[in-house]
Amino acid sequence: MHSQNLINIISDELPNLNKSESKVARVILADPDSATRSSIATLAKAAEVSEPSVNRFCKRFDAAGFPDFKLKLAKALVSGVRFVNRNVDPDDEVSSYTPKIFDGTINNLAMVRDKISHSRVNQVVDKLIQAKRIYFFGVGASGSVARDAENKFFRFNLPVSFHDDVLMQRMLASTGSTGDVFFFISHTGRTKEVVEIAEIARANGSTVIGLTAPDSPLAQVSSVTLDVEVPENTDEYMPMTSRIVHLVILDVLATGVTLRRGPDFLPHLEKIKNSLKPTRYPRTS
Amino acid sequence: MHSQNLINIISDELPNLNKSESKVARVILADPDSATRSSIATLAKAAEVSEPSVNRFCKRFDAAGFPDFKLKLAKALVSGVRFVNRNVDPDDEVSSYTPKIFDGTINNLAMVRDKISHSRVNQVVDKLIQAKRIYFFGVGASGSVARDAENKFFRFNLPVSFHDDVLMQRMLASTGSTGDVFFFISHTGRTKEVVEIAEIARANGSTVIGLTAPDSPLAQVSSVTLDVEVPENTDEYMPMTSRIVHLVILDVLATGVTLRRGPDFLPHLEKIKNSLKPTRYPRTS
DNA sequence: TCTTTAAATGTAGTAAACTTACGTAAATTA
DNA sequence: TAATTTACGTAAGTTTACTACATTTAAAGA
Repeated sequence: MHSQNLINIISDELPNLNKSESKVARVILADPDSATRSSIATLAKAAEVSEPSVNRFCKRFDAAGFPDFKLKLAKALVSGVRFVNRNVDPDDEVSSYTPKIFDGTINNLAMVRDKISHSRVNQVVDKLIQAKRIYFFGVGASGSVARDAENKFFRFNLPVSFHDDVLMQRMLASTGSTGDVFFFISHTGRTKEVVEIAEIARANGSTVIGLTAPDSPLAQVSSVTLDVEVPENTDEYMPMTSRIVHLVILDVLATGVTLRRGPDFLPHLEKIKNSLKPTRYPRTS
Repeated sequence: MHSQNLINIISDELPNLNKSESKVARVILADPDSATRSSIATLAKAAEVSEPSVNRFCKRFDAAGFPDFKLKLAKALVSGVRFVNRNVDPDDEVSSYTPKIFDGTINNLAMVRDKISHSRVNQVVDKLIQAKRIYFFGVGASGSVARDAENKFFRFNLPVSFHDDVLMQRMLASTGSTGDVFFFISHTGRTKEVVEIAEIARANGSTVIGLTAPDSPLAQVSSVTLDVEVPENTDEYMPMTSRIVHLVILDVLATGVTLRRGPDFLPHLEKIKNSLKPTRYPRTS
């Protein structure tokens, strides 16, 4: 609701508008696309009002002026076409469901990109840099994310490991201490076993980081939470995309750590990269 | 390709532009969002060119003029991508590198979405449905992708497994036969070990599917290839995004399989989903 | 290398578009 | 009905964008 489409906002406000304002509204709603292409004079004439009335109308809807309003209107028009929760239908062809799934993922990434707390990211980077040891924990689908995280973070010359076995996780959490970072990845943040393990880690003075849903039980026991609010899976056919968002956030964190390490660290990364060369067929082109 | 983003079009055209035109392009690409809010004079000054140069630039990209161009740019921005090819700088703040990494990923996804061959996707779905057994193979970062794939595909009541150990992979490939599907995931498609294993699998009559770079050695030995052309990692700080593209393609394939199975299959998926309920804290809100 | 021609870019002027200030009309309240 | 507020339009001022033309720069030919 919070990021309602401008067109909807206008039609919702229609009854609260003045006589001339509602004239303008009706003309715009009748053909919003052409409104984005017309000048204030054209629109004023079409609505049979004066130009300043159109201007006032725009300002009423939080635009700096007419051009700014047109911009916002244009944006509102696209968001409906591509990109908004287009569900997969049971009788979709490959050519229909393929872009839908890509767009769904892209959509979620864009949402999180705009919402993620930069200060939290910074806090987590701090914790990771100072960590004596880092454990990435996840079960089920999040296990793969944890594994990927290990693969990224071992490059930093830190003792890192990942675990998808809850018993291992429990044992490690209970032997952890101050300076250890336990990084929990969980879509729902409600898996009892995982929350318990996080509590154990926390009780032992370790730092607990939660990459999970806001306000979830896991988020509550974490020292720092990175909130990922991904819409519920309304559609049976639409895949879960939180894993992918999690991966990208881990990319962000890894980048943060690299940058903090400074340029002196780059040769080390280069060395790791080059170590793989002999395992590959060289490029011909 | 069908609905290429204006921002991508501009960055693609960059090498073909005149001196002053490319100045304009660079300023716009550096911060397209602010470009939509500036006047032609502001932009001209920022790019250190004259106003008509900006105007000519707009017309080159099929806009009626500057305002029309801004409109189109604004529309392009809604579809997610803000920063194209903007590398992470060593002195970037969290607030700079975070959106850059997200946008880099989004951009790659959008590219593959427009390029991926639907007929190939269909072919692969065919193979997966007919498979007697499916093996997902990957090493390193692709191992996590393979693990994730297993987690998705076991739901289809098929014998599925993933392996990130090359010796296991080699043994399994050599014991495979017609009807078995070996699904290889590889960013470069040039890892010798992996290519060899694919050759072994192929020699035994198994179906080999390659989710990898086009024209790579792995692609050449595969029965069907799903091409993922992700730009080279030019920047030390920019993370590798092919993994994520691979994951989304696997989502697409899983969706394809689900749809082929038809609506009778949904209760089975529902059952798996519900089986996790008792492991979770219920939602209060 | 110099000249000629074409292309690229900038200057200045003009028309259009947008905004602001102010005044009048309509509506509301006392 | 008068006073006061709100709604709306007129007109002037300001910004913005475009066009025609001049100048520079690059390319081609002699």
